Amino acid sequence: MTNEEKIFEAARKVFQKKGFAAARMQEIADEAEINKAMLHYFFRSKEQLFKAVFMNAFGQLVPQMNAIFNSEDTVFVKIEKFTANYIDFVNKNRFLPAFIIQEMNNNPEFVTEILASDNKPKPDYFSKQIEEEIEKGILKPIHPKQLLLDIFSMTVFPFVGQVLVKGILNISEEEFDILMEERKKHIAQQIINAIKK
Amino acid sequence: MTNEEKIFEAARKVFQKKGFAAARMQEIADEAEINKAMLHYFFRSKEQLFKAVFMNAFGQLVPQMNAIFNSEDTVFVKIEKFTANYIDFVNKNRFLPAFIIQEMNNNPEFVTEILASDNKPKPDYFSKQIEEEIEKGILKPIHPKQLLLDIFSMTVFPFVGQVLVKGILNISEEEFDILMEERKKHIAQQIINAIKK
DNA sequence: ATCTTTGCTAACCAAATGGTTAAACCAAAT
DNA sequence: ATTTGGTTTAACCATTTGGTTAGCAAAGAT
Repeated sequence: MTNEEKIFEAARKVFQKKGFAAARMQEIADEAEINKAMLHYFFRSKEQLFKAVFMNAFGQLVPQMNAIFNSEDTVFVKIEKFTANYIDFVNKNRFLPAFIIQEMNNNPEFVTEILASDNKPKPDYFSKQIEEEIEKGILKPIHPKQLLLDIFSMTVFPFVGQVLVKGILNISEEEFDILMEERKKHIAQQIINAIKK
Repeated sequence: MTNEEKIFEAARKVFQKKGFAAARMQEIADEAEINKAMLHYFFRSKEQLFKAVFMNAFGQLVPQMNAIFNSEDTVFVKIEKFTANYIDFVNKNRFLPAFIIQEMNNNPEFVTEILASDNKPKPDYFSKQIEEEIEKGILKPIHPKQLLLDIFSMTVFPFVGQVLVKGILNISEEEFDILMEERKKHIAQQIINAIKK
């Protein structure tokens, strides 16, 4: 691993744990075991280093989403695939969703920037497909945007609000893991139950 | 409004918008139009001022939740009341949920502290009630914790991930408002559809 | 062999930031 | 009128923080 990569990895770790404002360049340098001046040598500024990390994180999520949204599966199968897939992915990147949402709220201009790129979520085809299946009588009438929100909410939120959820439900790390494992099937089941005619 | 209250209000505004780390004492002072030294006079330190704000914010949510969880309504009615109520409340405090979750992730010790107080969420009765209604054949079998997660997720997430959601669904502030208004009934409908026998 | 580029380090710097202090102010109690 | 207590301000301080610089080292390029 090159020093630049080491720095990037360290930055990812620190930024995802602490957020932009609370992260310290020195801490990233220590984590990478590399002189602090090198961070600036490779990435110029804290902002640019952060942006590199953030865009990379976001970039990992999007293609995955689009692959499912734009496949040739039925709505039901897509929901099943998406929820299972996404929970698996996030389980391996626990800090990711909270990080993305936190920094997106603090830097709304990032949204504009991402949506300007070609690597953006494209849920249009999925929306259209939902409307088609409603007309065919496969699904109950439902606003596609609400359905999309339902799917996102149920999969993403438990991880974003992890600390809070563990506290309220009074469960340990291990119980949380089990709950999330169950959840892979549960979400699809619930949603499909709710919308199938 | 006393100066102490002015400071508190200003702190709430700034902390909820920027988070603890990015918030500046001077900015809070300016917002309150009060000398910066006064913040320390009344609240000693940034941490303590923040804590006052955070605990107050959290304290507003909890009683509302418990009132519904521990009422004598049926599960269905509780779900309807909770979702409608919560969305109304959050609409008036847009930054609250993201703020709470963000700072809770960054200060997990807050959770311990809150759960130690008497002002904590108590979902146990609601859980028991769910199990009873399952036995009575009113509800399909479902893990109460999953159902709780579903309810929370669907109501809270759209606000937490507001910026992201608007971006992905490609909607304006106004469309978002409409969507959330619809959502008050939509969520209960979806969940009840999914679990009623 | 020498020059040039790239990677790397230690020391340093200016600005920002949370926090303090000493003195002034002011209303109520004596 | 004087004292007393809390309130308010401007100036100040120590530390932290992102960022720079000048010089060194090594590896190609000429």
